[in-house]
Amino acid sequence: VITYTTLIDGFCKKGRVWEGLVLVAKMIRDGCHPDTVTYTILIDGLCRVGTVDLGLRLLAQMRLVACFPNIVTYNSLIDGLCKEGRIHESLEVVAKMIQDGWPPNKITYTILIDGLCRVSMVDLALGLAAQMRHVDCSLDIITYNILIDGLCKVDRVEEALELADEMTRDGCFQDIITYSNLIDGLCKVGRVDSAFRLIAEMRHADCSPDIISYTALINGLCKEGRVHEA
RNA sequence: UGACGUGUAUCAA
Repeated sequence: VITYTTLIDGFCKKGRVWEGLVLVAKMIRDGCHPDTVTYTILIDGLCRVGTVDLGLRLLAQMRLVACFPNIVTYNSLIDGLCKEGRIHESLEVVAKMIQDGWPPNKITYTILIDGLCRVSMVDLALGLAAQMRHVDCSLDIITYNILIDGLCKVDRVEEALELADEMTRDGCFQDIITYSNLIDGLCKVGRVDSAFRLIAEMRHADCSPDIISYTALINGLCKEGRVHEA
């Protein structure tokens, strides 16, 4: 089972879910029965290629063969729905998972926060983040980065910068993604010079800018007409 | 021995 499942995961990670499905058929013929992990990988793969509805169908099918979803299965579906902007349905899945005995974990929360940010519902995202603490899921660097990016994308760069300070106080070190988010946000509100300063600060923080950080900055310069500096 | 969460640009619609 594990050998087959590993291969299926390989296909899914390459966006070749279809071949993964073919392989499941083969493993069954071989007398190996797909388990929860196998199904979860396929559901996740289907979600990634933009076919969440097929993922939901596969969820129904796995139950028929007495294979039951776990938290990863649910998280994969919630992420798929969120990435399509289907927040309402993702919350329905959350309700189901709770009924099913799987309370949301840190990843569930982070997925939802990301989903809310993607549809610009940043205040709700911040609210969820506050709620996370109450169920003693601490925010980690990924959650912080998502919120910082969300704030930047709605031009609330000042709040994003404050949150970046807060994450440091909280013991999460800003990484290359945090900085890139801020640089991009600053550029988009026309504060290219502050973005420049952040690039310098990155080196001091032992976090060298990469191609993405530079692209954000160069783009900002170009949009300002500062092509030469770019 | 196997599964889930974060960043830039361009083009497209």
